[in-house]
Amino acid sequence: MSIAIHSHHCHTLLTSCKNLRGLIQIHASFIKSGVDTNSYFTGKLILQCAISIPDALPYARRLLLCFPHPDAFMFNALIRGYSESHEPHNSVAAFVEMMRKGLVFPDSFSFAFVVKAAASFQSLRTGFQMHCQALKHGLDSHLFVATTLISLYGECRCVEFARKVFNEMRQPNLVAWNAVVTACFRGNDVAAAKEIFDKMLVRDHMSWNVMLAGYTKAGELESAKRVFSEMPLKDDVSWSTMIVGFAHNGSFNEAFSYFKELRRAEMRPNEVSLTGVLSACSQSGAFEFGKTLHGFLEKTGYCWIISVRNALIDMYSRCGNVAMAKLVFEGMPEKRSIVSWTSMIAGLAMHGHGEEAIRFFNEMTQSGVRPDGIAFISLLYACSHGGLIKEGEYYFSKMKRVYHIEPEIEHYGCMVDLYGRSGKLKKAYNFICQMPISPTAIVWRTLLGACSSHGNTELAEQVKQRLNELDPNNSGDLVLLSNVYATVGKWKDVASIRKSMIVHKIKKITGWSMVEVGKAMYKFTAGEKKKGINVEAHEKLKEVILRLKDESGYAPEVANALYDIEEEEKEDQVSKHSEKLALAFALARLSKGANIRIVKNLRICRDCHAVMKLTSRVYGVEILVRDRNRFHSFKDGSCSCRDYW
DNA sequence: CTAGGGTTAG
Repeated sequence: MSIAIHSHHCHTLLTSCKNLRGLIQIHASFIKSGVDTNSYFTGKLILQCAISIPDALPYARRLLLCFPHPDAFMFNALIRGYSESHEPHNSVAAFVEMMRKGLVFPDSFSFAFVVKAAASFQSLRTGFQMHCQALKHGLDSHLFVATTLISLYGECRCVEFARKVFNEMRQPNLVAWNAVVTACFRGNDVAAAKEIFDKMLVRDHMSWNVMLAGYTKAGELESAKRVFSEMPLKDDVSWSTMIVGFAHNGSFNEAFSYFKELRRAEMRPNEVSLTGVLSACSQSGAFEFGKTLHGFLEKTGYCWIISVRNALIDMYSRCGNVAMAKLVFEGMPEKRSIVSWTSMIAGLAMHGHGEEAIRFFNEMTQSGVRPDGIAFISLLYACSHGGLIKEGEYYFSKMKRVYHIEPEIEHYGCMVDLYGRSGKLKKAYNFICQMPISPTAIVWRTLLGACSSHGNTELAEQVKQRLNELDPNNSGDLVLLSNVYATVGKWKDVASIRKSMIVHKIKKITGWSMVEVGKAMYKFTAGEKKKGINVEAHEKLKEVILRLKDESGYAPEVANALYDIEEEEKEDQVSKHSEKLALAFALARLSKGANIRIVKNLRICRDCHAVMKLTSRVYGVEILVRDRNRFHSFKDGSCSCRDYW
């Protein structure tokens, strides 16, 4: 009787407790009333500590160790807690400790949790060991254990083992079927996934959604579309999977149409589809559609969801309107997460507002939000794009010293960019040589880019040698090296690169640019066949170039042309760059005085940059170009990047 | 008294 009363009391006490302090008080009351020796109550206490209270895992562990004969429930609570924490390897340690005691045997729960931990850090070795132990205890075919083993093998890209475990199950349920299909997709075995799916006799929503997610992740969008049209019932997950899937694959217009269709069907979009469609706007620079969405989000109240608001901040800054991004950010006074701050810092960085980005960073730390690795990447990126070398060095050292965040390769990459961009090429080179982790191709490529903008052929050749060891046939690197030679007029070297690219069948990445006219996005590709909007763009471009030559003495800069060809031909090649076509098209179609927004997949070239500057003055328009790295805002003949990019 | 499969912003 007294236990029953206590049990109810204990339950309400524990579920209402949200922090460690409260939990310690409950523990104290347990000791006072003498139930601290009761394994049921202590088990509950450990579970609460391990999974519901942040940073209370060490306390949970001590509770268990202090208990005379901890039972399986207690160990399971600890194993589960660690498996969901940022230190899942401790889950395995707790499991081993349980086995070592020899008095408690692991049960199906223990295996399910520990296998999940192994899956989270993708350790096939640990997975195998746990699988063997499960086999020893006769639990390897247990419904839940086997299902987690299937996901583990999926995470580790071991489709064969996943299928083996599945085939040995006596009565796999729907969840197990879905898990094995997912495992096939994870291991890139799309054919096997389809084969198993076709064999399924019973399929609910989830199975179809598994197929949608699998196909979109594999980039098989046509198959995803087919499944989507065939599935008997589409829930909100189905819709969001399509929107997110298409957005990730660069099919922004299709992502938009799925969203529009969802709204036409009068369904309620969820958080995921909203962030997905906003991400499609961000990536493609669809500012007008983004604004329309913002209106809808305000009207419906969706913009009070933090993730949606963060995506909105990102949308505005990537669409070139950092002022709107700030407004959205400032409208969420209390609940700003690390993501909100980082989006804002990254947005300011992209626009070259280095000092302001630093101010935001400091404000963030003062408000009690702890920066993480990604926040530092944005901050360092802001320093390098703003030419703030001293500041960059200061925060880079602070990262380790104050916040105990070990710099990763991306951080080192930012520092190389910081030195290289400002012309301190030797310093950048020495920095790479002294890095405690080995540099990746991306790091060397950053330096190669800096050599290219500062015309240092000698170092560029040295760097290319390093790149040859890591990623020999990268087209971008060859183009960069060729640009260095072209800058100093070494046309023979340019020609030899051209030859080797032909011999090795290495193709340049085709540059494309998108421009928004009305509410539609138009895409232009360099060297495309002249038809449709392309004809219009080319004709307008001829006129624009003539006017620029006439009124502002524009002379094409051909250094970035790849080949050793006649001057006239080089000029012709540069004049076909996609951003120029997009610009001309916008000048032809947009009403006078409207801002022009262009998004490009590669870095903008020198000549295009010059043309944009002159056009902004001669035509009296504002032009915004987002290239691979940052924003360029052209106004009255100059650019916000101060020619520093 | 505790589980397993699909979509989530920097």
